[in-house]
Amino acid sequence: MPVDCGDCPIRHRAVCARCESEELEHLEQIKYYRNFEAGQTVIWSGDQMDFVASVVSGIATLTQTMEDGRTQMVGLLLPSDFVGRPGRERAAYNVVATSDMVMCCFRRKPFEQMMMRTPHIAQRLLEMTLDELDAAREWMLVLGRKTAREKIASLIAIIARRDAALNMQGMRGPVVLDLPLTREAMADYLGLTLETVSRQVSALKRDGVISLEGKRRVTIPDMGRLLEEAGDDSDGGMPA
Amino acid sequence: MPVDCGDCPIRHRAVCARCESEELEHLEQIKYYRNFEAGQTVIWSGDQMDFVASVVSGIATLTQTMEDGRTQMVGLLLPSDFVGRPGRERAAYNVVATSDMVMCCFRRKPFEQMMMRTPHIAQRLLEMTLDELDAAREWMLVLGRKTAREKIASLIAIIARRDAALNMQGMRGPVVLDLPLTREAMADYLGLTLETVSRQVSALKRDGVISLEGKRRVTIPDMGRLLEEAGDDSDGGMPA
DNA sequence: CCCACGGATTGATCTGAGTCAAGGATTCCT
DNA sequence: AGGAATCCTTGACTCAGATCAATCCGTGGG
Repeated sequence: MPVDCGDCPIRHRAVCARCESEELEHLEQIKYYRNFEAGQTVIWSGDQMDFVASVVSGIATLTQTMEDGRTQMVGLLLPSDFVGRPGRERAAYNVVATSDMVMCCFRRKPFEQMMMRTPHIAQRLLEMTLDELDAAREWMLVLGRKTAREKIASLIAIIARRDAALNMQGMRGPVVLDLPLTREAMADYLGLTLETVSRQVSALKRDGVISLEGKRRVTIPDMGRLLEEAGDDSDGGMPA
Repeated sequence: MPVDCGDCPIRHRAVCARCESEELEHLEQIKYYRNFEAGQTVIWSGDQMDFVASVVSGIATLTQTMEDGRTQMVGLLLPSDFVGRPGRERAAYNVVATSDMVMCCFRRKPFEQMMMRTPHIAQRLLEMTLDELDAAREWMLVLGRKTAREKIASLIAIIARRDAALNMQGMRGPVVLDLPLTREAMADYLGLTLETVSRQVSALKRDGVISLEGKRRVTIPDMGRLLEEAGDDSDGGMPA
């Protein structure tokens, strides 16, 4: 648990990324940390929510549920991602910690006031929201038009990409990563059943697109191949 | 085609909603109108895009396409909606006019500069983007977890809701509306085929959930019933 | 050590939506 | 009026993914 924003691991990616030292000091005064264990619910859709927060470490999911229990994940919250909406009283989604997690919280009212005064925060939040909107739209293509196999390949590719971004390692050669989600969570992400997820993961393994070590650790021998399977075909690497 | 922002039909809902007269004057100087005919493409994904814009009148769609032709709508642009992203060089989606349409465009660079200086614009854009993100997430539930029948009912409900919002009419009693989309566009919206859309529209009609006058005009005798069919069950109206 | 439990796999079967194909209804053009 | 787009509807058949069900595997507890 960091205490000083200067030492914060998400300092340069979170809502506060653009803040200057003076502004940071102000934020320090209204922030507080909260810890969650894997599996714990942060908040239920519809509940009063008088804070907003950044994920400092760990992973959480944003899900929507129908009365009959069908659930769809609508967001995957990774370190530096923002939770909550300024000006909104009640949570719009269920937020559940998927791993042990630390959040940096701000009481909503003071945060809103501060946002009015410091354009740096609003600017950064706009940028982050636009990125999330792009991600949501990519996801809509996956949900609406891709086959089960393509969906699984897409998910693995997305995780590989953000791992690469985080670790600053390019995607030359084989990539190794850990799935941060259970088969069931993957199913909720992709609009499938867990059985189908399991089958398609097995199929990709059988076909040599990925290999598995345990249930969670995935090795991708050829990223280009994976992207093909995802139907992404952004062609990944240039020749030569 | 309005010329004076003061007379603009979307004055109080678009990005410029919060601007004061002085700021509006500045916007007036960099704005220009463009007209599109139904069916015309505004921009292709990947193309250079050196403007951003507001839809003044008419309707456009935002779509993503895979190489093999599968397409998914990722946004439906109605009057006052914003097109383009500050700081982005190239279009991320195809934008196609579905009806005759008028756009109020701003060259991107001057707009970006102005955004830096006038928080009112950035604030409003943030708010609009957050709304779009919410809409995208609701849509994800529709795409990932609803049946074809529920998808159609959901789409009709969404259109009914925004019509109600626009015309300031509540949703008491029967609601009449025009579908702004062809069956094919509805299919692209919902991740279905046009045949399935046609069948399910017929089924909802057969079952008395809606009635049709021509192909496009829909009457909803009982909104509660429609919401049930959509699986939304936000229960719509209170008793008494 | 044995058992229980949660997550994962795999098989058998069913079904909702896709595919392929044949028309019908409007509207526009000549 | 005739022809031909464009859009829509409907039917017959197929198949990808859901459902139902049995089993496996790793881990933690008594």
